[in-house]
Amino acid sequence: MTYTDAISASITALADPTRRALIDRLRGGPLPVCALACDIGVSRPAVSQHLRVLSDAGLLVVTPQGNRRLYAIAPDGIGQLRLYLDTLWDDALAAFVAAAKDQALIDQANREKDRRK
Amino acid sequence: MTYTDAISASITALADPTRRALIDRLRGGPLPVCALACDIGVSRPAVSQHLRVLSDAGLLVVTPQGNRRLYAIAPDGIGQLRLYLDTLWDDALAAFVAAAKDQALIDQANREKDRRK
DNA sequence: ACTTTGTGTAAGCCCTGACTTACCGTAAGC
DNA sequence: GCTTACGGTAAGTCAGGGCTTACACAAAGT
Repeated sequence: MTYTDAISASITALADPTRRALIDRLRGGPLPVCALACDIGVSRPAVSQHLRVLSDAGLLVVTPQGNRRLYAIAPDGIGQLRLYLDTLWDDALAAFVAAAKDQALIDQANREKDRRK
Repeated sequence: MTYTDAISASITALADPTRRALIDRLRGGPLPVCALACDIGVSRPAVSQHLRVLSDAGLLVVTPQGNRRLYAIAPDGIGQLRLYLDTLWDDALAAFVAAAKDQALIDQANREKDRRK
């Protein structure tokens, strides 16, 4: 999976409100499927499918423990998304100050034009 | 719009690949709609709709300039998303080290049990 | 004033995906 | 060994949303 694909999968996975609810529920630490299904208001198979999507996106890690499977947030997956947003933030800020500078030049040119009238 | 709603709208807006392509196209600076529609492989109305979604999510700002409308990335919107991911990252890391510590305790208990055998 | 250019809106189609029920496999407890 | 808890898979339904065509509106140019 390329970097772009990973970002795409991560954002798509987090776009669903039910999946975000699952992630939020896992902030405290690893949990089995049934605990998640009880808290969230959807059926257990639906939770399984969402966990599958989140795992495939690299946002969760699963550790089988006897009969159950503990799901936990994967810091690496979140880290990749953070990196993407950081570069986006940097570019946006740079473009913003550049646009402000351009606007300042235009304003100055307009003022000089007015003066010559 | 509450904080949670804002995050939800931002992530949902970024989840669509076409909208991410638009955002990436705007990294260099503000652009009018037609320039974006030419680069991206969809019709101009589709671009308008996507820009609407991105603007509503607070990820873009639009400045009318004569006949055209210049769209630019809103650093504030990206910043809010960054903040959300930062707290998620912190929680995930804390839960990770806590789980590692728990596992270490379990391992130690098992070793002592084996020794007593 | 009329045309041209740039852009948003409306209506409709169609496909993706989220959810449910039903079913199957596997590990633990008696 | 059988039952019970836990969890993944399959098939089917249905709503949401992305795209297109057609239309409407505003600003600029001639």
